[in-house]
Amino acid sequence: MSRASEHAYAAIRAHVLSGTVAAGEQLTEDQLAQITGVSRTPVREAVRRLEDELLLVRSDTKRLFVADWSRDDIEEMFVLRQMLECHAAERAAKRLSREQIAALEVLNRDLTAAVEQSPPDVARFLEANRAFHEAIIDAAHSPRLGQLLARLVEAPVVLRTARIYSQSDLRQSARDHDELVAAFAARDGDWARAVMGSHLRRAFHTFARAVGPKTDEAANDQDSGEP
Amino acid sequence: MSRASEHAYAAIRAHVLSGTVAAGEQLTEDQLAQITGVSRTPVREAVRRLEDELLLVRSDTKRLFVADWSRDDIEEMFVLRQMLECHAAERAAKRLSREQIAALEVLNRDLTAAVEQSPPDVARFLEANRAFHEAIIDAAHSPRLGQLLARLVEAPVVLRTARIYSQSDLRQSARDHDELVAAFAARDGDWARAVMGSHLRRAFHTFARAVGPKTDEAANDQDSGEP
DNA sequence: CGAGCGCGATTTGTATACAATAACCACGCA
DNA sequence: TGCGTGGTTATTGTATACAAATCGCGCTCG
Repeated sequence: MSRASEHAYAAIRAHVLSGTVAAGEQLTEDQLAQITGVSRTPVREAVRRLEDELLLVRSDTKRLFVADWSRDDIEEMFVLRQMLECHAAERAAKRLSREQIAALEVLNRDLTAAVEQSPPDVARFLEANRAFHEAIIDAAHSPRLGQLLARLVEAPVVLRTARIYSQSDLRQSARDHDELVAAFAARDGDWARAVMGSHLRRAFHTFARAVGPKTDEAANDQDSGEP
Repeated sequence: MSRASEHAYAAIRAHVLSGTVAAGEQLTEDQLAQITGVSRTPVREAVRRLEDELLLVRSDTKRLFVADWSRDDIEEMFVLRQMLECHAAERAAKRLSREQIAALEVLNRDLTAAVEQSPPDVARFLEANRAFHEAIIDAAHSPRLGQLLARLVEAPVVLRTARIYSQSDLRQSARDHDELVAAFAARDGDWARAVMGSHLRRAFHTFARAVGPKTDEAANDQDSGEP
């Protein structure tokens, strides 16, 4: 994507994730154009992408709002991500070269180092974690799978990127990654799939804990405002 | 989507699917604007959607081409679709109301009637088939799942919508749907998943047969033109 | 003869003006 | 008071002009 458009995308995304606008709040293209310093044309392109990633949503009359993720939304997202990423892990187990497996080890050493600092360096953890998962998805060698996962993975990492993680959460993640590397080294697709499954399901519960208790209600209407 | 934009989307899609432009051929936004009778702005929006659906692709330098689906692309797509749609069938089995199950029966009666004509009415079959699968996905009640599947399902149905199907293929599809309805009526998610799995895997082979033999080669470069 | 280079033509990207549509508010009427 | 209804403002959608990037081709120079 091109300069202005890409910039608008990053800026709007950062703006939304910074939390300076509340979930459910309306945004206008003009506003975003001013914030990003480009015209509405590239803003509209950026907004389309962010809609795709479900960070923004439109009302039935095309007005734009910051998306409001319920616990059920997050669970749904993690279920899909688990399904797809387990598949990716299984394929990756058959396809990763020795060099790629070594590279995963290096990535996870960095991740572990970030975790064992005190206090843990969460930003560095997140970046290493992202790179680790991305490497596996790339190795699965299924471009459409990668494309589908891109939408799912990006969204929630985002969701208030901060004090969700306890150090024990982070340590468990690092251990999961170690076990994944072991499964890859053994070329055991079933093992890799199983580890990835528990890894992501635990991640879901970490998020769910942060976002609040189970709702059992749908109640995720963005549009109708009646109480 | 808005009037011009929606029209451009439909027109470009039809244009590509009609086969009047060859796979791999370049398109320009101006061309498409002329064809569709709207300006480049809505054309660009439509093109974005079609890129998303993988009907169009961009070279590394942003030039636009008609996508060229290899057999491996089709297989990848069906594998993903199977994974997601089996999940949808399993969820649907737990959620479909008696009325919705009855509606599926009606849809499949229409599909069967289309199949049993001579010659079979393929267009009517395709439409009933689409509606049947869509109803299941809706009943799964997972909006993101629906969104992901939309991209996967649309693309290949498209791919030269015609003389791929023998009457026996069509009849088997109708029988699969009947069995799905039975699984739903029994509220048996495992059964539904299994039937959906074989249904889609068979569909893949029908497509694969039409598009040619297994390649074992990657060779799906859109950009580099050296022979 | 071939590899790099420059320049006109083509194509995509961005800004801006204007058109269409939807929300808002105030007013009048039952 | 409650509810339509008209006009006014805010917001999104489209067209168009222009800017930036890219391509293709012929040319020069080694």
